[in-house]
Amino acid sequence: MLESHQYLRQFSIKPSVQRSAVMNFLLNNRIHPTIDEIYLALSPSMPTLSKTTVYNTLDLFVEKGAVRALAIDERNARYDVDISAHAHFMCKSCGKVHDIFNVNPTYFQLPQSDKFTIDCVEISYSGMCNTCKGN
Amino acid sequence: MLESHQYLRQFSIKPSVQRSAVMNFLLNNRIHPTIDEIYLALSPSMPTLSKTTVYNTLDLFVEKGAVRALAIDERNARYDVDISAHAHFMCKSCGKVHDIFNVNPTYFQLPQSDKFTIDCVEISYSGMCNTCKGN
DNA sequence: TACTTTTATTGTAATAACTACAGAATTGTA
DNA sequence: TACAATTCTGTAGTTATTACAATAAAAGTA
Repeated sequence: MLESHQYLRQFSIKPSVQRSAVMNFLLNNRIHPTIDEIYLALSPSMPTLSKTTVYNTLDLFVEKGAVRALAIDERNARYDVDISAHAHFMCKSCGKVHDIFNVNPTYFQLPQSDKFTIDCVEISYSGMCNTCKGN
Repeated sequence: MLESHQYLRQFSIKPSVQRSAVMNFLLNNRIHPTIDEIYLALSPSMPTLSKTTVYNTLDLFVEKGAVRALAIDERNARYDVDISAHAHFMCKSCGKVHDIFNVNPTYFQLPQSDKFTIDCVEISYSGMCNTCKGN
């Protein structure tokens, strides 16, 4: 828990019990969880936790740059505490999202444009994972 | 309208009045529209059109490979009739989605993996458009 | 410490995108 | 024409997300 406190402070986020718990979960569960998954995971040990707080907290984390919101899953937002340049893969069958690290780093360079100010890239792959394919 | 008939047949989609109207709209309005935008655009000239039909039609188009569903917009699904390899940009302020064609084609190559069967890429950029920036 | 101000959390109620499904309409075929 | 298959429609859910007011906690000040 102390770790997450310090981590939050690095991004100028005032650590509260709830924020630390959420950050701690993100740091120790690199599964690109949804709001619901975070809430369901923390709820047993924090019975008073509100789902609205989880929403607020993740919005704050994203705003402060501590966490990335992923658009790969059309159903619901997913959050990644790893803000380094890497891609993601989502299995169209089970919906799980995995990191893809063996992507050329140049792919994450932002293209030049005279119409837009581009400040963000997201590279998303999809298909089937071996578990769902049955081998 | 005849154009969209033939276009649909290329993807083995039986053309109906509704399907042709939707495809015609997509072919002539390259704005990556949402379901709602498509429905609102066609509704005046097709008063009996149901939004459910628009949902069903787009699902079918995607399934048959005639159209790509974009995940770039977390709020709602957007559809692109241009299935060639290209990226997208979404303005975080106005939410409009634009094509980005000057991206190295090699970026769209699918990475190898022994854990997943990858068959799809999506490269999404975001930031601010000049209109929203005020120049 | 006591009191005030600010900030964070909670819970409820509303919104909006999407899905399920059954009945109506249309199309295809004999 | 008669029947079967497909497509379309409308309603009634479900689910993710947001808005917002009330409560609680924390921080600031005397």
